[in-house]
Amino acid sequence: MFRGQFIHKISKTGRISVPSKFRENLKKKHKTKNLILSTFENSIICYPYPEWIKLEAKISKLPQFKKETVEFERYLVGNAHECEIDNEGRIMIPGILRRNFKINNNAIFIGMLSRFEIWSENSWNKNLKRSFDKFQNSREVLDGI
Amino acid sequence: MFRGQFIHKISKTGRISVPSKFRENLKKKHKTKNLILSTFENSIICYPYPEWIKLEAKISKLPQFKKETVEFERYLVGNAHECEIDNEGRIMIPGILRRNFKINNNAIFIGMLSRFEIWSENSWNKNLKRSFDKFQNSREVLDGI
DNA sequence: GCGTATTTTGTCATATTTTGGCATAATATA
DNA sequence: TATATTATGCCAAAATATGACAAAATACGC
Repeated sequence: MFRGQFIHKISKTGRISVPSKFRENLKKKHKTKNLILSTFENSIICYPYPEWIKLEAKISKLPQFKKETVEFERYLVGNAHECEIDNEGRIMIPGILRRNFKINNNAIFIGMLSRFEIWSENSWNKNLKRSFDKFQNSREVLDGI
Repeated sequence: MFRGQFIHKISKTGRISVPSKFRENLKKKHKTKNLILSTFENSIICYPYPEWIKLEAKISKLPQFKKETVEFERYLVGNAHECEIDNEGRIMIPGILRRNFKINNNAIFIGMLSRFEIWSENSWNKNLKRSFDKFQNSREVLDGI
């Protein structure tokens, strides 16, 4: 499972090292070095390649011409980029994603169990303030489950 | 059960020894040397690994793209770090948590039955004042017990 | 109290992870 | 085709984490 938060530096050429804990999970659990990066809310969402394939299978079963489905596909699938982890444990985030999310210097990795997200430091901090309180409240949900 | 309050020193490299009473409970009751540290209000919350896994199992059944689920995962899982107790009885608190909670020198361990918390000395002292009053009000909740 | 056992803390060496730099390769652009 | 841009491979420095050992502090039994 992907968990935790890591802050890493991105190089001028757009490379960034994937947290070693995440790499370990990719290797052990998903047996892959490949990721699919796409866009989700204000962050780059990263799926282990095999998980992505499963997701695609699910999506393709959705009603093909329904408005919501089409938009969802356009958004998630239309922005998907495959990338491989190199020998130093890094990936290269495609320029277009870097520009869209204004990731220049520091990036925040957020573990989300089956997948993880990459945020620019800026928007993470903004997001944090807005949602932290909300979260603290919604945490009572935990008692229910 | 985790009970009581302990104050321990944190090393320059971020290691701190888990109170031996807590270690004993982890061993006897939970049969584990592993903890998950996450965030809760102004403190680091520590779950025995097996307990955390139960929680995760529940979370991962929730719908993946639903707003509440995502936010929930982002904060609870996104702050969760696994760590193992070493031969000296210490854990290493990841830098990012240390920074977020400004834990530099002394840390306070607070037993909370099924889990425990780690506070920076500073925020513990601040919290203490506030929470005493609150407790006086909230104690009615306990009437049911 | 004193001596012993346990727990906590400090230190150092080693290993791993992350970052930076540079040269070359591939791709796009004019 | 030439040139600029972007991507990749490789090496090494810097930062961080881990393991092992021992000193200091604390708790415990007598």
